[in-house]
Amino acid sequence: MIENINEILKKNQLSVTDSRRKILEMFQHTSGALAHADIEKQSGTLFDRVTIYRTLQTFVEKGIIHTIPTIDNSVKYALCKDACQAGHHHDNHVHFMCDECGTTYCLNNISIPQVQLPEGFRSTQTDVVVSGICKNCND
Amino acid sequence: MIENINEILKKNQLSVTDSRRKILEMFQHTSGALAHADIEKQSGTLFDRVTIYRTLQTFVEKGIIHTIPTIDNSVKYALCKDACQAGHHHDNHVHFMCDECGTTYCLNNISIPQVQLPEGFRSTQTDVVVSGICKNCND
DNA sequence: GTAACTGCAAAATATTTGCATCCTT
DNA sequence: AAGGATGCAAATATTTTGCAGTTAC
Repeated sequence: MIENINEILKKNQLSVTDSRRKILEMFQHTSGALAHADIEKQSGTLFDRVTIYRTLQTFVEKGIIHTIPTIDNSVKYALCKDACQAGHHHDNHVHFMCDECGTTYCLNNISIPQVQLPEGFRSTQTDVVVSGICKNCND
Repeated sequence: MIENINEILKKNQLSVTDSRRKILEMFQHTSGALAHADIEKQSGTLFDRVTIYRTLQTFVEKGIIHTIPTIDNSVKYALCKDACQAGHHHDNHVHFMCDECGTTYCLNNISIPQVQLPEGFRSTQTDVVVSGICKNCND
């Protein structure tokens, strides 16, 4: 797993630093999405709040993670699939937000349905955000 | 139109004030969505920034407007359809954000496609956010 | 050694809260 | 008249920027 992380960073021409490794690790160890606050909480005083902002921004630019549209307009990030590239995301999967526990899931196996747009509109990306009760909270 | 606005406010047990009328009017006069900043810009110094925050919050609580999930996680609001009620939105329409001009459209006539969720997940709301080039910018 | 990255301080923005005053009903 | 709404000031929260010191390569 550690090799994997170094690989990802190198592949994107990023130098391997503690904060980047640690943050990337967090994303790999969660099934869902992370907010800035989640990362800050998990990392304690390990690194600066500003470093988190900059790291997340860098990861988004490189196409390592992507932001998730949320109903409450909180800012959340999740790992991109391999197909993603800098500035050109293909994260065509459904996002699910649990109303109960707040966890955000990336449902990678569910394909985005095709939407018929009106005359004159051209689509480059479609995001689907489903809210409800997740598997864990449903039991 | 003015009667209509008063009606909407009264129907929701809100007293009719200048700021509420004006802000509601703005929503009726736009085809898309408005951000706090848009409203502030349009209204000039007519009323306080705080009043805009509170008015938007009130409208959301009453189900007059709803927030729109956006990819850039900016906070935008749009009018709810009549079917919406306080705390229980049925704004099941597609939102379209133009990458070029930034305008957000509510495509009311396009129905939300059904999404097949994994075992154990229960959905209460589905939001679809399409990005691309809008009719205006496409010409 | 050099370019890139980080931490700290501080600025800029965005949002929330308290309270006195004003307006709607 | 009474309750709710607004404006102002200020507290909080969030995000960005500049710069000097540090680290990866």
